[in-house]
Order: sequence, then structure tokens, then C-alpha cells
Amino acid sequence: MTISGAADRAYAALLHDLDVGRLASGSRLPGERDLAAQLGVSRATLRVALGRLETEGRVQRSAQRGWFVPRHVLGEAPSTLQSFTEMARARGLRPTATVLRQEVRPATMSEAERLRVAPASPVIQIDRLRGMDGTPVCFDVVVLPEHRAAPLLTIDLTDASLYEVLQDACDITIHRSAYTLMAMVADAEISRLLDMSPNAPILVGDEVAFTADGTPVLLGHNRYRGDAYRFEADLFRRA
Amino acid sequence: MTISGAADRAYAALLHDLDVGRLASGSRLPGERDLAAQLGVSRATLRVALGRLETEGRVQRSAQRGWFVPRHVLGEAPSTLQSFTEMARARGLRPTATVLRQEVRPATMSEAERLRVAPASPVIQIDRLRGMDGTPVCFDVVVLPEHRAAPLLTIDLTDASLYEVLQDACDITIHRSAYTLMAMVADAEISRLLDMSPNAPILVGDEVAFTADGTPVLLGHNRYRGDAYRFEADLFRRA
DNA sequence: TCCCAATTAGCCCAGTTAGTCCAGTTTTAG
DNA sequence: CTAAAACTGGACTAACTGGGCTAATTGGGA
Repeated sequence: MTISGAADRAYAALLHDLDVGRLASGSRLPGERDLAAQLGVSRATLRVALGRLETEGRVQRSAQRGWFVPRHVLGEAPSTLQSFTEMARARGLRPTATVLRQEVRPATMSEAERLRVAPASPVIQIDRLRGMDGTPVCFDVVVLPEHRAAPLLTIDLTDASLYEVLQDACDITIHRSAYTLMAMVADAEISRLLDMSPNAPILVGDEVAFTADGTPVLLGHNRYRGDAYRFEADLFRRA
Repeated sequence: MTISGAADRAYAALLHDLDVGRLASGSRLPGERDLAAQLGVSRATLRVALGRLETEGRVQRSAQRGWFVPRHVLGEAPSTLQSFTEMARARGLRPTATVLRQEVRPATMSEAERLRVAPASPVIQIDRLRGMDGTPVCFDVVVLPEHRAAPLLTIDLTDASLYEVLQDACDITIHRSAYTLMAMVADAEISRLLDMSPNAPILVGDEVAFTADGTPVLLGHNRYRGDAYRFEADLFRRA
């Protein structure tokens, strides 16, 4: 197989996006004209690539409607982005969450930049202490623009999954998250909150979450007990 | 080198246009037929000159489409599985690797299970101390089945990218990795190897890497200096 | 003089592109 | 609720692209 062919490149690019989940299961692909432009390829060539993906069962065509990513029920690939709540449930544990703070304040410069909102515009900050079966595991701070997530202020988030509430109450679906993880030592406050000895290691996760259209809607800063939490992900290598 | 040859003249002329910027970055060159006419040279000769420019990375060929001036912008988000080597390069740092161990031994029960090979069958273990620009950053242990990765034993892996060697020498392409990350404290040996103070936090990564057909081919256990390494990934949520 | 390598012109092929028109679907405006 | 507008994939054309090849020509050195 030539790797220089335009159809091959388009095929590989689409396959990768399917693998990593950038093209979500069940969703509709952009129109052929848009997609061709995005991939830097002509529409006819795009259709060659799509036809190949179709014979492999990776996409489905629907005349006059568009191309869709089939939702595969069985053999479900291990999910790539799993919320704390979902992870706990998958392990048969009961996720818990205690709200320590839930208020509106002006955004800092850095936050406004990352959320693409006006500086000092109102944001919601929610601090939660999260645990499994009652044991504190994570101190969790999330920041969202108030104009999109206002309902969050009036909802009791105790023991709730933020992602699910976001979907149901605010009609916001998180599609992608840019994640950063690092190892640090716990300071006094964190050790106290997470009920761990001072200077023990913690896993620090920073997150910027986006909707399907690429709009940033949530900043997360999570500090996990090093001895109580592992981060798991499936990573795909670009062809 | 003689400059009298027609191929040399064409090469020099194109190189000049590239340097001056007459051929803009990212743009497509005129078709070979037109270009040959402009340069007063035959198409075959033109192709010799273009081939030379291609090996030097000044132009890129795309079959049935044309020749392009490569755009050298590296804004691309890492998003997916990126080897240590690739990550270092992307940051403009020089990746280094010192081999501490490179041998064959029988697999443990756990390893045999995860690699799906017979218990106690021979595996290759490679311990490496990896760094960026000379500073040690990671102590890296990989285990591979000997029957698939035998060439690794005879190759000098100093400063090499294992993923690349695996591809070139063993014809093994890593497609997916199941990654687990956790925060721990460094023990005496790790602190010594990574030149860090004892009890400082380290990021511990466990990896099972698979080929495209789902066969596990590599177990990785990486211990990173907490203050020198962050893990970054784009994660997608499955519907 | 002969020889050889570089160069040339020419050919066909399969892949690619930009464009058009069509019929059906979805969204929008009223 | 309906009708118009905007989009969608399907199908097709004509022109163009580099890839690969052949045979003739050229020019200089032995």
C-alpha cells in the first residue's frame, strides 16, 4: 500500500480519529464537503477512503443524510475517558462526594483564557471531597462559566456525578478532555482533607474539558491520594 | 559537484526559489510538466532534481497530486500515544537512554499471562535510564516475548527509540497501549538512579502495548521523577 | 573514432481534483 | 402547521497529476 496516496492518508486519518474516539460512536460525521476540506483532499478521494471504512464496518452511509459511526454494543473497547463516578461503579464501589464549596466568583485571567470567556466574567467554582465507600480519595475543584452552567448552583451535588448532572441539567456533553497528570507531595491542607500522612505522594490531575464542537466548558483540578487511586487510559498511536 | 549538468541547474534554481520564499511554505509546486518547461529542462531531469530536494526534506511528493513545500509548524496537539523519545523531540530536547540491562530470562506467571505466552517462556528484559538533555528523568523497564523481539538483543539501544527499533528491526508496530499511572515515593535505588532526594514523589506508569490485531507484545514499567515529568493526553468520552 | 552516461521527448496509466446536477432529507422561517 | 431554504450524499464529467516506462538524442572523454 502506498503511503503517499491521498486516499490512503485520508483513510488513515479517519481510522485514527475513530480509534481514539474523536469521532464518537453513534455520531454523524461532518458532511463530505467539510470533511474533505478538513483532510485537505478532494471529495471524490474522501469517498474512496470512506468506502473502504464502510466495507470494514467502521462507518455507515445513509443516503442524503450523512455518514455515521456505528454504535458497537458488544466488544466495547475500554473507555478512554471515565469519570470518577463511573470508575468507582465499574469497580463495584459506591462513589461519594461532599460539597465543600459551591459559589460564583469572577474568573481569573488564566481561567478566562482557558475557558475562552471574558476576563473577570462570572464562573462557578465547586470544591468537592470525593471518595469510594466513604474513604476520601480525591479533592476535586471544578470551574465552569456561569452562563452555561447556572443550574449547577441550585442542584445538590452530594454523591452525584458532575458529568451526568452537566448533561441532564445543563445540556452540556463532555466529549474530549485534555488531561495532565503529575506526582507531587501533599501539603498540610490536602493531607488533612484526604486523611493521609503529610508528605505522602499525591496524583495531581489537571483537566480542560470540551464539548463536541470544541468549546471549553470545564476546568478541573484533582488531587488524588497516591495510595488509593490509579489513572487508567487506552492510548492509540498515530499511524 | 559540477554545476554544469542540467539536473544540477534545475536543483540549484529550485533551491534558490525555496530559500528566497518564492515557493511559499505549504504551497503546491507547479506540475512537473510546467515546471520542467519553466526551468528549460526535461521532465525526467526535473524529477532527478526534485528527488534530491525530497531526500533533503525541502519538498514533499504526493502521488497524483503534486509536489509540496513542507510547512514546518508543530502546533499539533500530542493527543495520543507518544513515546518518550517523540515527546522529547517535540519539545526540542535531546532524548538520551543508557542501557543498564539487556537479557533473556524466563517469564514470570504474571508476565506470561499479560503477554499471552506460555509460562516460563523466554522473554527479553531491558532496563534503561532515560533522560532529556542528559538529565535523568525516567527509569524504564520493558519486557517482550523473545520469539517476537529477538533482534533487540543484538541492537545497541543507547539513545534509541524503542518504538522505532521495534518497528524497523522486528516489524512490530505498536497500535494501542493500556496505560496505568500512579503516584508513589521513590525507594533508595530509584532515588539514586534518578538523582533525586529519597522519599520524593515519582510517577509510576505501567503499560501493556498491543499491535493492531490486539496481540500484547510489550510490558512497560516506567518510573518518572515527579518534578521532571508530566503525563499529557487527550481523552475522549464514549457515548 | 567509439562508447557511455546524461538528457530528452514521448507515451500510457491510475489516482486526484474541481466542478456540475440531481433527488432526497433536515432545518428554518413564517 | 406548512412551505421554502439549506444541506446531504449519489453520480458523473473533464482536466490534470505524478509514476513508470521506452526509444531517440546529445555531448564529452578514452
